[in-house]
Amino acid sequence: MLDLRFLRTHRDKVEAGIALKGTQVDLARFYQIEERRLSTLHESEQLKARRNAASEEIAAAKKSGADASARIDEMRTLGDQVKAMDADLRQLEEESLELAAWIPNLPHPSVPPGSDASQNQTVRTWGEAPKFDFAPKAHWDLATDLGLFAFERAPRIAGSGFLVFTGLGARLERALISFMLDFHVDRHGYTELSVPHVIRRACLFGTGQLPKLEGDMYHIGEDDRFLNPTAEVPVTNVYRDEVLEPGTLPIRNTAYCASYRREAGAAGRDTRGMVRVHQFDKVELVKIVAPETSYDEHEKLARDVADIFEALELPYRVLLLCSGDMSFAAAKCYDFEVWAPGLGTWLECSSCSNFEDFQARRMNLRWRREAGAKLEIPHTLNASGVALPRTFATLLENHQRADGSVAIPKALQPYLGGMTELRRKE
RNA sequence: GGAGAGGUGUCCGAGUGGUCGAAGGAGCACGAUUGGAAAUCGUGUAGACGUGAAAGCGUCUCGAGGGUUCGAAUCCCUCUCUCUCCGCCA
Repeated sequence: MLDLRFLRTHRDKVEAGIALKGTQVDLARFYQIEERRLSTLHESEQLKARRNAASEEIAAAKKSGADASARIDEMRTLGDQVKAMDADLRQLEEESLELAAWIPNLPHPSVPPGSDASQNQTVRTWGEAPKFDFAPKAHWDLATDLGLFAFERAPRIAGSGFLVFTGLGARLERALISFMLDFHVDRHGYTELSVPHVIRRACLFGTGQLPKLEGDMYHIGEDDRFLNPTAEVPVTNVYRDEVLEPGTLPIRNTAYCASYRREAGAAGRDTRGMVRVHQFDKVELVKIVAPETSYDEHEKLARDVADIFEALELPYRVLLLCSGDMSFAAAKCYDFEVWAPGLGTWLECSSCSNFEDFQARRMNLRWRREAGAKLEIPHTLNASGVALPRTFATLLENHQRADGSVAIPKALQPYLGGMTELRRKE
């Protein structure tokens, strides 16, 4: 959420930013409601000021035994007026907030304008696409040959779009999670958290998934909770409604968490393999930082993500998303795409965003810079560090060999008991 | 699922209708004291919104929302969250 006062006083900036993001928002109505809300607020406050003054007089009169009944009668009608006015005011406030909740974060000046993915900028590439003297296989064929999955059995449990890992496949998944967590904790200085997968509505509003993405999430109707759509939600919201004490920033947290997505409307797209699934593992990175440092921290965050791909020897490119391709809450975002030689395409394996104070304001997270200082709103950032199934897939596809075996990158070997390759057991 | 107890400021904690935005304490800041520190003493220390160049002024806020009342942290209703005990269960 943007600051209401900012919205009112910088209408031109807001309109320009929303246009850049390509979001449809009824701004005219918002401004109209705000105007009415403020004038009603003024009137109501004036009436209340009168009431408060009279109440004091009445209290004083009663104390000294004087008769205050005339004054009380007068206040009775004024009280009714106040009540009516406040009812109007509540309605206006509700409508104003409802509209404001749909106003997206505005793009940072360094973000290239654009309407869709075709206008994203490649800022950097790392590694070389491997050259094979054979036709590289897609990960689903490799996985099937190596016995890493039971593709055909998974739907029995949860329907299509879910994965069952088997044997070494399950172990590789676990190894990747441990490897990434250790890497971020030991080498990047993050603190590991383990968080709930079931999320309250307020938290999803806090990080900006609600109200927009309600239909994309699994909803537990009985309790009005949602299955975690991305670990960014629980890991960021652990601090909601808090005032962070001086000296606590920057906060850098990491967590493993499964992510659940209905991906409504996506049925039929990328149905093979593990590129698009309803449940996937992810290691998440979240930072909460002082506002003036957030763009430096954003670059460092991107570096932390890159280190994972490099350790796994996966060729990747970094995209600076254009204004129209960013999520609702983001002010600036890098996507990391890894080359998948079997599929012959790039796969998005991480997204690295700076939300500035947009999420923090929504979740009522504040910070005191130093003792006695005014409260400020810190900035929040997050990145996947990284998403597993696609990384798993590109790992297989990049490190495959002619005989169908897959080399395990050195960094991962300790997590697989020293194993250097995946090979089908005879 | 059943029964009960609670949600007050950065934190702890008092407060059952009228100068209560809220006692007291902790913490923190500043000052005194000290060679320096600890201890001690003194002073100060909420947030949101509105208005204003600013000082200030106004309104609101004691989990949330309604109600009663001239007036609610205090009374009533609903919701929500936390805790304890019992039941069930990994």
